[in-house]
Amino acid sequence: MSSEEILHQDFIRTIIDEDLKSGKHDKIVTRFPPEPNGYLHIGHAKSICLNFGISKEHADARCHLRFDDTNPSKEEQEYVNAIQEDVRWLGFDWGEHLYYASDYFDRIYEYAEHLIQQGKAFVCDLSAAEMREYRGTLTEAGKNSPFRERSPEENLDLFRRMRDGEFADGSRVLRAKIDMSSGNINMRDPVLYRILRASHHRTGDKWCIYPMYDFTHPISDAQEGITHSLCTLEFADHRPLYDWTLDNLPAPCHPRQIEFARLNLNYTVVSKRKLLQLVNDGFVSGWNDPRMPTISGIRRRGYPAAAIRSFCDKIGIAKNESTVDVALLEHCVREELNETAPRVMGVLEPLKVVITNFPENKELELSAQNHPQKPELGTRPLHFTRELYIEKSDFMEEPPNKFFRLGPGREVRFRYAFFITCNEVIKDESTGEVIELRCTYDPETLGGSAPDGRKVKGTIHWVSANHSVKAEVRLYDRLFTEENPGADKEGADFKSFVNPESLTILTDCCVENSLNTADPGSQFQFERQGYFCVDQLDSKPNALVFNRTVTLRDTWAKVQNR
RNA sequence: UGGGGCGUCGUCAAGCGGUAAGACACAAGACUUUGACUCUUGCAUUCGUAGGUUCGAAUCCUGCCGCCCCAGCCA
Repeated sequence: MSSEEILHQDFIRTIIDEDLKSGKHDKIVTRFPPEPNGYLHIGHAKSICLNFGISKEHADARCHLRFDDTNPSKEEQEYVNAIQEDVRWLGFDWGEHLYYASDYFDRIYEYAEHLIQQGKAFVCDLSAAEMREYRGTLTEAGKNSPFRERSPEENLDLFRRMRDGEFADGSRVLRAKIDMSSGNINMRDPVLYRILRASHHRTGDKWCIYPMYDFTHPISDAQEGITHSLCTLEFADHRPLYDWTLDNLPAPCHPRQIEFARLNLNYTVVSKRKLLQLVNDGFVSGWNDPRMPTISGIRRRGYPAAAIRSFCDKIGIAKNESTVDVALLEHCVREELNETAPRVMGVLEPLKVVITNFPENKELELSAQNHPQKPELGTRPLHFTRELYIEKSDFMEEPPNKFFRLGPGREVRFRYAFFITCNEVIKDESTGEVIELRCTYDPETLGGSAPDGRKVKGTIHWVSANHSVKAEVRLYDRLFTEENPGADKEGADFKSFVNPESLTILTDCCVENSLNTADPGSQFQFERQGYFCVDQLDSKPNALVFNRTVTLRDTWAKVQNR
């Protein structure tokens, strides 16, 4: 939590501070402008934290949420709703400032006519293919369109008829008249309006022409009084057009566009197109599959919003192309959950233990702390009985050096209970698998320490056979086996790098009784194992489903792997 | 061969002419009724590279090298 208070300075905030200091602006206005054609992902979170974050750092500032809905053929109301939910969940609030680029369609249209009247835009009849030819290449200048010199009167007439639906889709466009020989292809008479007969989710069938992003965005920003228009690096080439547009229109103000590097994460893909493929091809269960880097997936996985904010703060804002290590994201998640998640015991792969010197019908109530570092979070009762379950991996018949857990003849501590000694190992006769341990407990060690001062190196978790409930636990691992799955190396498709072990479902788990009534979405630390949350969609009392959010750090596993 | 952007530790990232912050990762150790947490320590004589300017350069200048983006009537 204190990590969120440490605000990292970056080049954008420096510019903003200077603009405030010089008096260029006395109030900062930013905006987050998603296109409602997909779900938000961790990359968007970076932009959200930047834009909304800046607005929170200045008393008078605000940040608008604006849907960039200029292409009705790709956009849907479903996404509009999901995006709002995600931004809110991340902890941000746009107040009254919810806008749609489509709110400005009338104004944008007027501005287009203004450009035509100034002789700075023309209607072009070239087909898409012809226009591509005329555009030239990266190294060769383009050629002027044969329609470039139409009179303002003719252009105005044609443009109005475009609006009125007289022409077929794609038959004509409105173009800015800038410079076909520019080294910047965006300045080679870019298209401003296209004819597109598609129903818009907001404006319905009012329009059959729609403005392009490059024309819409600067106008929308200016309309809202945005001071700093922050976007990703690939839009740097569009800045001259952004500026040209506002310079040639009677716009109320001229926001400054500043570009920063988008977020890349190793072992994951962060591209709407690729995420959509994973969903459509059934590699995941949906946009909110807990393995997805979408905000909704992450939320369902159990990542706290505060951890995402902390992560965005830690990665910083710069112009370097960068790929952040997912380990940093996981660190932020553990850091947050360590503070907030109550501790509980759950056995993922149960091995039966019978305490031979403990009476059959006896139940001993013990007390366990909900958070060892936070006594104020209280305690909960635990029941010790003759039959218990421990983790299969906490027993080894032939323990290697430094293995602190249970083995034949060994004594360990059962957390919050007693010292237990393993006396007998029972195996399945046909498979040889260990199926039960016969142990004794030392009643003198109640609470976990021995009056005679003897020490025990290992402490393991356990659950009472008749004070636990069965649960399904979904173990998640990284979705890709390759560090950079999107790299297309040797022509391999990124989908061929999907980790076949990214999901392991365990159906035979036993968790403390108290979890039966836990709220969907609530988060716990299963001691010694990791952080888990109650699945929002699939979990029901007596049919519990937990998602493993992230494991605990495991130095023992590291030692073993050496 | 056009235009734009970028090169500081394994990964992010400060630094803005005065002698390389911090975080993650990694390593070693302490503590521990979670092999968790926490704590301590270590981890760039060097900033893509070659020159130049300067008492002094990651910071200024020049050349070179490398990487990313742009030829949608997508955003």
